[in-house]
Amino acid sequence: MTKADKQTEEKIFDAATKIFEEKGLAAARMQDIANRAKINKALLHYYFRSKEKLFMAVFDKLADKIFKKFSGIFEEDMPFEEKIRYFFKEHMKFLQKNPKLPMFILAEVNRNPELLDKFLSKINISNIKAKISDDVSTSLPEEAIPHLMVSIVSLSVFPIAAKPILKGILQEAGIDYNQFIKERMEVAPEFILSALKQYNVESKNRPEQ
Amino acid sequence: MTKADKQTEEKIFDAATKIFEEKGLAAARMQDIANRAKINKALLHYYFRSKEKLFMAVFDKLADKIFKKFSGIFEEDMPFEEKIRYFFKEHMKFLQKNPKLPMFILAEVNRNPELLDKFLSKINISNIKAKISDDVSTSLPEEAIPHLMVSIVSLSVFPIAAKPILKGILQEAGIDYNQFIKERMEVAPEFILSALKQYNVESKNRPEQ
DNA sequence: CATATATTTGACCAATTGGTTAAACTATTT
DNA sequence: AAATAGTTTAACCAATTGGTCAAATATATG
Repeated sequence: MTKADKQTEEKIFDAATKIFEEKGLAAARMQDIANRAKINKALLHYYFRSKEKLFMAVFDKLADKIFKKFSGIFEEDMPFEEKIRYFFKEHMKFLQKNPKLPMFILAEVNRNPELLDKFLSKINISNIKAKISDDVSTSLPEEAIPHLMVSIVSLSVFPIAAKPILKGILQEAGIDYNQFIKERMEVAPEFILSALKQYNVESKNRPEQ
Repeated sequence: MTKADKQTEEKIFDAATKIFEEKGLAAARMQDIANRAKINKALLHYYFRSKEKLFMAVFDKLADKIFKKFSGIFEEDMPFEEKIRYFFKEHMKFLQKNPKLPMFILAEVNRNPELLDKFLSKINISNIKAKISDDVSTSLPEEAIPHLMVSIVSLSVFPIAAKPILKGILQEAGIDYNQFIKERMEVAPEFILSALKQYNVESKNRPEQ
């Protein structure tokens, strides 16, 4: 593997990433990828034997990317409230830089169940759950934790995944999408924390529940 | 247009809906649709001249369907808290019956910006916003309403749109997806209401904000 | 019943698409 | 500098796919 080799492989991989993210596996054209990488189509098959192999390489890398960022944040050593705020800030900043990423993963997994296994093998949910569990065990019952986690992910991922639609709707209301997302990085964690605080208050008022 | 005609057109339309929802425009095959409808492929083109026309007809109907259900709920005449609970129950019950619907709309709009206009023309956001505004204007500042709306949609739509992934993750934790969603119909609205109540408490303590 | 009209089909076509191959070119090794 | 191995290309191929067409069949109409 020479220097030129690495460059070419990277050029191809980057081009493939862009095209696959944009169009998805089925609509992506090998020729388009070749054009974007400014190389011959046959060279694609020289480096990555088939469209599927190339796609798998891209999917693998992107799945890794999104999850590394995602889980890493919860590893941080800070108080829970701060962690929630930090998570939304970091995670959404990351997603804003890679706005096509969530939809790509969701759509492709939706259409090809085999990818699910590949994706799940990368993530270690119980680890994250344990981390959160430690943080909130005094204030939240064990069964509520998965719901909290899903709420956190929903509130952070959905507004990015649905970007085109949301952007269109906000436009009609005279609101700038990017500004809205920026606000969201602050609003969403406060929303979560408010809900949890309320839960605390209620459970303290009615400890028998 | 005879009786047989209607039946055939419907058969084709239903088959197309299933295939498009499952695979998306690019991966859907006219032959598969014909097979599913148990008719000849040429007959597809007799009723719907091209793949794109057929797709547009399906997309149109589905976009209509999801939005009719969505907005209709907020028209109901009941107190705000009840409305939120009613919304999650009805909307998520509907989505559970049509689990592929959200991803279909999101993915296709994502890939073809032209569809956005078609979709937006169907919805009347300001109408819904006005309804919510009436309900919460005393307790929530105007600027917070779009965020509340996005939170509501995120919490209800995302867990359905991400069904395959979420199902896989829950499975690893020994939780049944359908049971989880059922819980979510109750948990999510309480989550929202708790967050809002907290907001009220805070704004009453600090009315100068 | 015969004619016109609408529906359905099998056979076919042109274009697209993923993939191959052999030859040309470049860099490395001896 | 000759041989070897790695890289890139143009030309080509087979399969798939959306779409067409003329003939056949069913249905309605006079």
